Amino acid sequence: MTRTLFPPLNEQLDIIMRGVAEVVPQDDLARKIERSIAAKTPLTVKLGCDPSRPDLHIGHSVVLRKLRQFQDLGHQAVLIVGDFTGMIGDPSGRSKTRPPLTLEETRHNGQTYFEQATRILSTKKIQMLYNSEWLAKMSFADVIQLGAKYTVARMLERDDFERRYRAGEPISIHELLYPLAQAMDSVAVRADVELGGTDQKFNLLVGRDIQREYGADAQVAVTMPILPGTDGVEKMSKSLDNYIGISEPPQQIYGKTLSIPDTVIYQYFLLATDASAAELEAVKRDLENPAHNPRDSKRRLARMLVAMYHGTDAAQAAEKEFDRIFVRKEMPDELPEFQLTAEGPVGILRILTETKLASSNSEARRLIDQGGVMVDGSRVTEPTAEIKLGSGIVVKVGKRKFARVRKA
RNA sequence: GGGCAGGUAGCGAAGCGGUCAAACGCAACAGACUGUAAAUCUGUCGGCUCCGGCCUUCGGAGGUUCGAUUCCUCCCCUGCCCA
Repeated sequence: MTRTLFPPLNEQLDIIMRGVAEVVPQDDLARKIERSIAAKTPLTVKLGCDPSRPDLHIGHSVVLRKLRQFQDLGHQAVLIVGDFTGMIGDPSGRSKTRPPLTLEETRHNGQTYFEQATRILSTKKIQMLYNSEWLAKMSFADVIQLGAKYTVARMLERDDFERRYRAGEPISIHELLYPLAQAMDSVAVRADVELGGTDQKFNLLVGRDIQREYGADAQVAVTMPILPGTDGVEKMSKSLDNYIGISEPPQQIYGKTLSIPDTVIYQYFLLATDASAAELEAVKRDLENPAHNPRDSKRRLARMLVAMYHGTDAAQAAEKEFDRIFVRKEMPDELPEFQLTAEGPVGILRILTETKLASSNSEARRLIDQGGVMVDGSRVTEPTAEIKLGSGIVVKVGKRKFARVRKA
């Protein structure tokens, strides 16, 4: 069902403001919404996405979910794939100068991004654009003109630039151009609102200035808090390996969620789930109650997250599976299978390396020394052990890595 | 263009002629414990190994030395200061 009427201002604001870090400037948002209601015209809500890392995680979901809320209120979502900026290279990663992506790769990643993002976003009221469409067309003269509209001092106000500058870390010229390029995206799509994490605040504000320079109405910057990763400290990111991917299997999502520290449980509920205001209150109360076991809140959170991306059945199954493996220490339901060609018994080292349960013979030896290797439930103590495959064996490394091995 | 300081394992950071596969911290992995894949504690953490050792590494290429991560030369990269 499509809405023909936009909900009233207060109702919209209630939804939009939930969980946000900051809206700059707030009055403008109200004004724009009022205007949109009066003119029966949706707001254009822009979100930029980085095509170099096509795997979305719960951290990305925070801002995507906010965009979804705008969609549900009848507004127009515009996803901008930074294919052009991606071709130049990554601005923040300097030590590991990432090889610039080809146009083809960015297109491909953009497509992957879209597929994943639409697990959260509605496929209606959405538009996806590649910023090469307008950025690639800019001449050097255009770029100089654009550059003239902003000053180095203002650019260096950005936290991370300032920090890096002070720390004596290199900052390339093109990195200074990034916020401007992103701002041009806002000009190009006539964004009314741009969404981003709080780390994007500066970029979003530059967008306002540049839009005005080009005679457009300045966008409202809506920033969302950064979701901490499963370590509870750093921001969630793939490179820190503290992420929960939205395309990960239910078991992974469930287990990883249970590993977050108690201190961030509430934030996860607030930012990554659809918990209602009342539910949020309840969660908060529980967590403050010393008689309440935080684990219960966390299990609920884990179920909710799995359910969001895989459905409630999967959530139940994941919980059951988790209890089986980690609480009762039994075997998982399904495990990866490997086939080895072999006559007679096979050395345990070969089994471990071929199943990728260990990355080298040395590591395999180490694991055995440390008592971390089980075959069919009994501990392997000798690296020279020969295992009879028979009709198939189950190898377990550590607490949670399993493989079934059969004779090919 | 000149001066200075740097480039060490996944990251950060010691070492500055042999005792260095390289201190320490983080991350990671294993074990114990636990409400959890949390916290804590213990151990491991380049590759190969007949567990005695062997092999390949300290920006790159050469050189000096019995011997270099440590000294020299050239080159590449980064930061700061001066112009």
